[in-house]
Amino acid sequence: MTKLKAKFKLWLATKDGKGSLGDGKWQLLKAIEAKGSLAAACKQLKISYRKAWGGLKKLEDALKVNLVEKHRGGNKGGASSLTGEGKQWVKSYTRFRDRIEKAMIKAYDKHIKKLEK
Amino acid sequence: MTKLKAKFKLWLATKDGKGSLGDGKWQLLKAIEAKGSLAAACKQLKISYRKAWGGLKKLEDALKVNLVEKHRGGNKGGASSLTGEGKQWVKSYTRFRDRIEKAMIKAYDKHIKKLEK
DNA sequence: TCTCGATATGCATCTATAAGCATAACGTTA
DNA sequence: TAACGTTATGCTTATAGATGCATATCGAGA
Repeated sequence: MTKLKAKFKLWLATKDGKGSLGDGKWQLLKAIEAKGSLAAACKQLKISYRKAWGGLKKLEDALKVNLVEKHRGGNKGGASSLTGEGKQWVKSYTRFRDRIEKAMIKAYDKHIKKLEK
Repeated sequence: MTKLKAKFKLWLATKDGKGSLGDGKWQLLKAIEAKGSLAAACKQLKISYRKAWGGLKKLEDALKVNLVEKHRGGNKGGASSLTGEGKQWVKSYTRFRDRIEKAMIKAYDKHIKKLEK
């Protein structure tokens, strides 16, 4: 019986500390892609629109990259979708994260498992 | 010029969520070993004694492991040192963490570096 | 041109965590 | 046996980040 579980948080931060891309925004970007709207993405992820919008803006400002194309107005009120760059970042971050998760599981088995009683 | 830096947080959590060993307590344990006292370790790490003591207690209770041998009284007021188990955990966690840090750097170079402009 | 729902943004409040304060208990040594 | 510095622990305060609220802006379609 294992008593412990290895956990991790991972993120990419700009050197000036003004923006970051971690699991939260990664999930957010994926949800925007799936739902076609920031508001719907927030509802799905159960995070506040306020926070999501603010974090996204900080990230794009700091990175000087357009990840999300946002439109307001229209009969549906507006819409959002990922830019080409946004999709590329999601793809790369996914692979990046996956690698590390796998490494963690392996390292856990190798170094920690034996300490559990 | 690289604009981003990959960062991570890593910890081992008991399944009931009642205790955890992460970089903070890892540093703390190492500092206790070096200094021979919890109070001195806290001063070195610039964290409050209150927090360190509480966290350590939670961890030991949850893990049901004695990591630190604590003595009070004596002309020097008291002292703390790592138990054999404590030293073993520090050693293993060091290796565990190191592995993941290396994996992260590698994964970063492979998947993220190219996205920086 | 009116409506509707999403984007956009400031501000006030809640909340979890850490820091800080106060104080007791302890035991070796001078 | 008195003193000192450390461990031990409750309680209050500070701080950061998230949440929630209010409100403005926008533009395609009815």
